[in-house]
Amino acid sequence: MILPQHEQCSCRCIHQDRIDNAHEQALAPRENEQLAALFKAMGDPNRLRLLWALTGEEMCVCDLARFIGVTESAVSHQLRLLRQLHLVANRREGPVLYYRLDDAHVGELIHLALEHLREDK
Amino acid sequence: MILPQHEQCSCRCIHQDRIDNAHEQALAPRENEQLAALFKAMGDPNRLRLLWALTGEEMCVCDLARFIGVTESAVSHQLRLLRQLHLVANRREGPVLYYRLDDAHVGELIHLALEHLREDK
DNA sequence: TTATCATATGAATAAATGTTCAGATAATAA
DNA sequence: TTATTATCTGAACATTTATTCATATGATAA
Repeated sequence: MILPQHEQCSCRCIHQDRIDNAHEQALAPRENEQLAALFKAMGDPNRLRLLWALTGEEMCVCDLARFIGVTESAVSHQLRLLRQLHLVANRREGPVLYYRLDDAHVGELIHLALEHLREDK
Repeated sequence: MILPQHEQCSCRCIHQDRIDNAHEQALAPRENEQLAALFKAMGDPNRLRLLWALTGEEMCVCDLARFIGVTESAVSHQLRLLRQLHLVANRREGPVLYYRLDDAHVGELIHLALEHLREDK
Protein backbone atom coordinates (compact mmCIF):
# COMPACT_ATOMS: atom_id res chain seq x y z
CA MET A 1 0.00 0.00 0.00
CA ILE A 2 2.24 2.79 -1.28
CA LEU A 3 0.84 6.29 -1.03
CA PRO A 4 1.84 9.17 -3.28
CA GLN A 5 4.73 11.14 -1.84
CA HIS A 6 2.64 14.12 -0.79
CA GLU A 7 0.47 11.94 1.42
CA GLN A 8 3.32 10.35 3.26
CA CYS A 9 4.88 11.35 6.52
CA SER A 10 7.57 13.89 5.85
CA CYS A 11 9.34 14.12 9.18
CA ARG A 12 12.86 12.96 9.75
CA CYS A 13 12.61 11.06 12.99
CA ILE A 14 12.20 7.84 11.10
CA HIS A 15 13.54 4.57 12.46
CA GLN A 16 13.65 2.64 9.23
CA ASP A 17 14.77 -0.55 10.97
CA ARG A 18 11.70 -0.53 13.21
CA ILE A 19 9.42 0.10 10.28
CA ASP A 20 11.02 -2.78 8.42
CA ASN A 21 10.68 -5.06 11.41
CA ALA A 22 7.05 -4.10 11.79
CA HIS A 23 6.41 -4.93 8.17
CA GLU A 24 8.17 -8.28 8.42
CA GLN A 25 6.30 -9.37 11.51
CA ALA A 26 2.96 -7.87 10.51
CA LEU A 27 -0.06 -10.10 10.12
CA ALA A 28 -1.12 -10.89 6.58
CA PRO A 29 -3.58 -8.19 5.46
CA ARG A 30 -6.42 -10.66 5.17
CA GLU A 31 -5.85 -12.10 8.62
CA ASN A 32 -5.53 -8.62 10.07
CA GLU A 33 -8.88 -7.67 8.64
CA GLN A 34 -10.55 -10.83 9.86
CA LEU A 35 -9.17 -10.22 13.31
CA ALA A 36 -10.34 -6.61 13.25
CA ALA A 37 -13.78 -7.75 12.12
CA LEU A 38 -13.92 -10.11 15.08
CA PHE A 39 -13.07 -7.38 17.58
CA LYS A 40 -15.41 -4.97 15.87
CA ALA A 41 -18.25 -7.44 16.17
CA MET A 42 -17.62 -7.64 19.91
CA GLY A 43 -17.34 -3.87 20.05
CA ASP A 44 -21.01 -2.98 19.93
CA PRO A 45 -22.82 -2.62 23.27
CA ASN A 46 -25.85 -4.64 22.22
CA ARG A 47 -23.89 -7.41 20.58
CA LEU A 48 -21.67 -7.62 23.64
CA ARG A 49 -24.74 -7.93 25.87
CA LEU A 50 -25.93 -10.76 23.65
CA LEU A 51 -22.61 -12.56 23.90
CA TRP A 52 -22.40 -12.07 27.64
CA ALA A 53 -25.94 -13.38 28.09
CA LEU A 54 -25.04 -16.45 26.06
CA THR A 55 -22.13 -17.25 28.35
CA GLY A 56 -24.90 -18.26 30.73
CA GLU A 57 -27.28 -20.44 28.76
CA GLU A 58 -28.65 -20.76 25.26
CA MET A 59 -31.50 -18.45 24.34
CA CYS A 60 -33.83 -18.03 21.38
CA VAL A 61 -34.19 -14.96 19.22
CA CYS A 62 -37.33 -13.85 21.05
CA ASP A 63 -35.62 -14.08 24.42
CA LEU A 64 -32.65 -12.10 23.21
CA ALA A 65 -34.81 -9.42 21.64
CA ARG A 66 -36.74 -8.97 24.85
CA PHE A 67 -33.56 -9.03 26.89
CA ILE A 68 -31.83 -6.16 25.12
CA GLY A 69 -35.04 -4.33 24.26
CA VAL A 70 -34.93 -4.15 20.49
CA THR A 71 -36.95 -5.73 17.72
CA GLU A 72 -36.45 -9.35 16.73
CA SER A 73 -35.35 -8.08 13.37
CA ALA A 74 -32.50 -6.10 14.89
CA VAL A 75 -31.37 -9.09 16.93
CA SER A 76 -31.56 -11.30 13.90
CA HIS A 77 -29.30 -8.95 11.96
CA GLN A 78 -26.82 -8.92 14.80
CA LEU A 79 -26.93 -12.67 15.26
CA ARG A 80 -26.22 -13.19 11.59
CA LEU A 81 -23.06 -11.12 11.91
CA LEU A 82 -21.99 -13.00 15.03
CA ARG A 83 -22.69 -16.29 13.29
CA GLN A 84 -20.62 -15.38 10.24
CA LEU A 85 -17.67 -14.67 12.51
CA HIS A 86 -18.11 -17.94 14.41
CA LEU A 87 -18.84 -16.12 17.63
CA VAL A 88 -22.22 -17.81 18.09
CA ALA A 89 -23.86 -20.97 16.78
CA ASN A 90 -27.45 -22.16 16.86
CA ARG A 91 -29.57 -25.26 16.89
CA ARG A 92 -33.11 -25.58 15.69
CA GLU A 93 -35.94 -27.04 17.75
CA GLY A 94 -39.01 -26.92 15.61
CA PRO A 95 -39.52 -23.32 14.55
CA VAL A 96 -37.32 -21.99 17.35
CA LEU A 97 -33.61 -21.32 16.99
CA TYR A 98 -31.53 -21.53 20.14
CA TYR A 99 -28.31 -19.59 20.11
CA ARG A 100 -25.15 -20.30 22.10
CA LEU A 101 -21.53 -19.18 22.08
CA ASP A 102 -19.60 -20.92 19.32
CA ASP A 103 -16.73 -22.03 21.56
CA ALA A 104 -14.92 -21.31 24.79
CA HIS A 105 -12.65 -18.65 23.29
CA VAL A 106 -15.46 -16.14 23.15
CA GLY A 107 -16.08 -16.20 26.87
CA GLU A 108 -12.36 -16.15 27.54
CA LEU A 109 -11.90 -13.08 25.37
CA ILE A 110 -14.59 -11.22 27.23
CA HIS A 111 -13.23 -12.19 30.62
CA LEU A 112 -9.69 -11.21 29.68
CA ALA A 113 -10.82 -7.83 28.41
CA LEU A 114 -12.88 -7.32 31.54
CA GLU A 115 -9.78 -8.05 33.60
CA HIS A 116 -7.91 -5.38 31.69
CA LEU A 117 -10.73 -2.94 32.20
CA ARG A 118 -10.99 -3.52 35.91
CA GLU A 119 -7.27 -3.39 36.61
CA ASP A 120 -6.05 -0.03 35.51
CA LYS A 121 -8.10 2.53 37.40
CA MET B 1 -34.65 0.47 29.12
CA ILE B 2 -38.36 -0.19 28.67
CA LEU B 3 -39.66 0.19 25.15
CA PRO B 4 -43.26 1.04 24.28
CA GLN B 5 -45.31 -2.08 23.83
CA HIS B 6 -45.55 -1.84 20.06
CA GLU B 7 -41.76 -1.94 19.72
CA GLN B 8 -41.32 -5.01 21.83
CA CYS B 9 -41.05 -8.57 20.67
CA SER B 10 -44.56 -9.97 20.37
CA CYS B 11 -43.92 -13.67 19.90
CA ARG B 12 -44.85 -16.26 22.46
CA CYS B 13 -41.75 -18.40 22.61
CA ILE B 14 -40.53 -16.44 25.58
CA HIS B 15 -38.48 -18.10 28.31
CA GLN B 16 -39.02 -15.55 31.04
CA ASP B 17 -36.71 -17.35 33.44
CA ARG B 18 -33.82 -17.11 31.00
CA ILE B 19 -34.47 -13.44 30.38
CA ASP B 20 -34.55 -12.84 34.12
CA ASN B 21 -31.31 -14.73 34.61
CA ALA B 22 -29.68 -12.77 31.83
CA HIS B 23 -30.72 -9.52 33.45
CA GLU B 24 -29.45 -10.60 36.86
CA GLN B 25 -26.06 -11.67 35.59
CA ALA B 26 -25.66 -8.88 33.05
CA LEU B 27 -22.76 -6.48 33.32
CA ALA B 28 -23.54 -3.04 34.65
CA PRO B 29 -24.48 -0.81 31.69
CA ARG B 30 -21.48 1.44 32.18
CA GLU B 31 -19.04 -1.47 32.33
CA ASN B 32 -20.67 -3.06 29.32
CA GLU B 33 -20.15 0.10 27.32
CA GLN B 34 -16.56 0.49 28.42
CA LEU B 35 -15.89 -3.09 27.44
CA ALA B 36 -17.54 -2.59 24.07
CA ALA B 37 -15.50 0.57 23.52
CA LEU B 38 -12.36 -1.42 24.20
CA PHE B 39 -13.24 -4.11 21.65
CA LYS B 40 -14.36 -1.49 19.17
CA ALA B 41 -11.04 0.29 19.47
CA MET B 42 -9.29 -2.97 18.61
CA GLY B 43 -11.75 -3.56 15.81
CA ASP B 44 -10.34 -1.19 13.25
CA PRO B 45 -7.80 -2.63 10.78
CA ASN B 46 -5.37 0.26 11.09
CA ARG B 47 -5.56 0.48 14.86
CA LEU B 48 -5.06 -3.27 15.10
CA ARG B 49 -1.97 -3.01 12.90
CA LEU B 50 -0.65 -0.33 15.24
CA LEU B 51 -1.24 -2.50 18.29
CA TRP B 52 0.30 -5.54 16.65
CA ALA B 53 3.36 -3.54 15.62
CA LEU B 54 3.74 -2.32 19.19
CA THR B 55 3.81 -5.88 20.52
CA GLY B 56 7.28 -5.89 18.94
CA GLU B 57 8.97 -2.69 20.06
CA GLU B 58 8.10 0.89 20.85
CA MET B 59 7.76 3.23 17.90
CA CYS B 60 7.27 6.96 17.42
CA VAL B 61 4.36 8.62 15.65
CA CYS B 62 6.37 9.11 12.47
CA ASP B 63 7.33 5.44 12.32
CA LEU B 64 3.75 4.36 12.85
CA ALA B 65 2.44 6.74 10.21
CA ARG B 66 4.93 5.45 7.68
CA PHE B 67 4.23 1.88 8.67
CA ILE B 68 0.51 1.94 8.05
CA GLY B 69 0.71 4.49 5.24
CA VAL B 70 -1.44 7.33 6.52
CA THR B 71 -0.74 10.87 7.68
CA GLU B 72 0.78 11.55 11.08
CA SER B 73 -2.41 13.36 11.93
CA ALA B 74 -4.50 10.27 11.36
CA VAL B 75 -2.17 8.17 13.50
CA SER B 76 -2.22 10.79 16.20
CA HIS B 77 -6.01 10.69 16.31
CA GLN B 78 -5.97 6.91 16.56
CA LEU B 79 -3.26 6.90 19.21
CA ARG B 80 -5.27 9.31 21.32
CA LEU B 81 -8.20 6.93 21.28
CA LEU B 82 -5.98 3.98 22.14
CA ARG B 83 -4.40 6.00 24.94
CA GLN B 84 -7.74 6.97 26.43
CA LEU B 85 -8.67 3.30 26.64
CA HIS B 86 -5.35 2.36 28.23
CA LEU B 87 -4.39 0.21 25.29
CA VAL B 88 -1.17 2.13 24.62
CA ALA B 89 1.08 4.42 26.62
CA ASN B 90 3.91 6.71 25.60
CA ARG B 91 7.12 8.26 26.84
CA ARG B 92 8.71 11.45 25.65
CA GLU B 93 12.31 11.72 24.51
CA GLY B 94 12.86 15.31 23.53
CA PRO B 95 10.28 16.19 20.92
CA VAL B 96 9.65 12.56 20.04
CA LEU B 97 6.93 10.43 21.63
CA TYR B 98 7.54 6.70 21.76
CA TYR B 99 4.44 4.55 22.01
CA ARG B 100 4.18 1.08 23.51
CA LEU B 101 1.40 -1.27 24.58
CA ASP B 102 -0.03 -0.24 27.92
CA ASP B 103 0.25 -3.68 29.49
CA ALA B 104 0.49 -7.38 28.73
CA HIS B 105 -3.28 -7.86 28.45
CA VAL B 106 -3.38 -6.18 25.10
CA GLY B 107 -1.03 -8.63 23.45
CA GLU B 108 -2.79 -11.52 25.15
CA LEU B 109 -6.14 -10.39 23.84
CA ILE B 110 -4.84 -10.24 20.30
CA HIS B 111 -3.19 -13.64 20.55
CA LEU B 112 -6.29 -15.24 22.02
CA ALA B 113 -8.48 -13.82 19.27
CA LEU B 114 -5.98 -14.95 16.67
CA GLU B 115 -6.16 -18.43 18.12
CA HIS B 116 -9.92 -18.38 17.77
CA LEU B 117 -9.63 -17.15 14.21
CA ARG B 118 -7.13 -19.81 13.17
CA GLU B 119 -8.90 -22.72 14.81
CA ASP B 120 -12.31 -22.95 13.25
CA LYS B 121 -11.75 -23.40 9.55
C1' DT C 1 14.07 35.81 20.69
C1' DT C 2 13.25 33.05 16.08
C1' DA C 3 13.20 28.82 13.44
C1' DT C 4 12.38 24.09 13.02
C1' DC C 5 10.75 19.58 14.09
C1' DA C 6 7.42 16.25 16.11
C1' DT C 7 3.04 15.82 17.62
C1' DA C 8 -1.66 17.22 18.73
C1' DT C 9 -6.21 19.27 17.81
C1' DG C 10 -10.66 21.03 15.54
C1' DA C 11 -13.56 21.14 11.68
C1' DA C 12 -15.30 19.06 7.62
C1' DT C 13 -16.49 15.26 4.74
C1' DA C 14 -17.12 10.74 2.85
C1' DA C 15 -17.93 6.12 4.19
C1' DA C 16 -19.63 2.71 7.37
C1' DT C 17 -23.02 1.10 10.74
C1' DG C 18 -27.25 -0.13 13.75
C1' DT C 19 -31.92 0.02 13.77
C1' DT C 20 -36.55 -0.08 11.97
C1' DC C 21 -40.09 -1.16 8.64
C1' DA C 22 -42.14 -4.08 5.36
C1' DG C 23 -42.19 -8.27 3.48
C1' DA C 24 -40.22 -13.11 2.77
C1' DT C 25 -39.03 -17.81 4.36
C1' DA C 26 -39.30 -22.10 7.14
C1' DA C 27 -41.72 -25.12 10.33
C1' DT C 28 -45.87 -26.72 12.45
C1' DA C 29 -50.75 -27.57 13.08
C1' DA C 30 -55.44 -27.63 11.62
C1' DT D 1 -54.50 -26.67 1.49
C1' DT D 2 -54.56 -22.47 4.89
C1' DA D 3 -53.21 -20.24 9.13
C1' DT D 4 -49.94 -19.24 12.53
C1' DT D 5 -45.49 -18.82 14.68
C1' DA D 6 -40.51 -17.82 14.70
C1' DT D 7 -36.97 -16.11 12.22
C1' DC D 8 -34.74 -13.95 8.36
C1' DT D 9 -33.79 -10.48 4.70
C1' DG D 10 -33.49 -6.05 1.89
C1' DA D 11 -34.02 -1.23 1.74
C1' DA D 12 -33.90 3.17 3.92
C1' DC D 13 -32.55 6.41 7.35
C1' DA D 14 -30.12 8.55 11.05
C1' DT D 15 -25.98 8.32 13.51
C1' DT D 16 -21.21 7.32 13.98
C1' DT D 17 -16.56 7.14 12.41
C1' DA D 18 -11.83 7.43 10.04
C1' DT D 19 -9.42 10.33 7.50
C1' DT D 20 -7.64 14.71 5.68
C1' DC D 21 -6.62 19.60 5.83
C1' DA D 22 -5.31 23.54 8.28
C1' DT D 23 -3.70 25.15 12.33
C1' DA D 24 -1.92 24.99 17.10
C1' DT D 25 1.17 23.30 20.69
C1' DG D 26 5.46 21.76 22.82
C1' DA D 27 10.46 20.92 22.67
C1' DT D 28 14.98 22.01 20.98
C1' DA D 29 18.64 24.59 18.87
C1' DA D 30 20.58 28.75 17.03
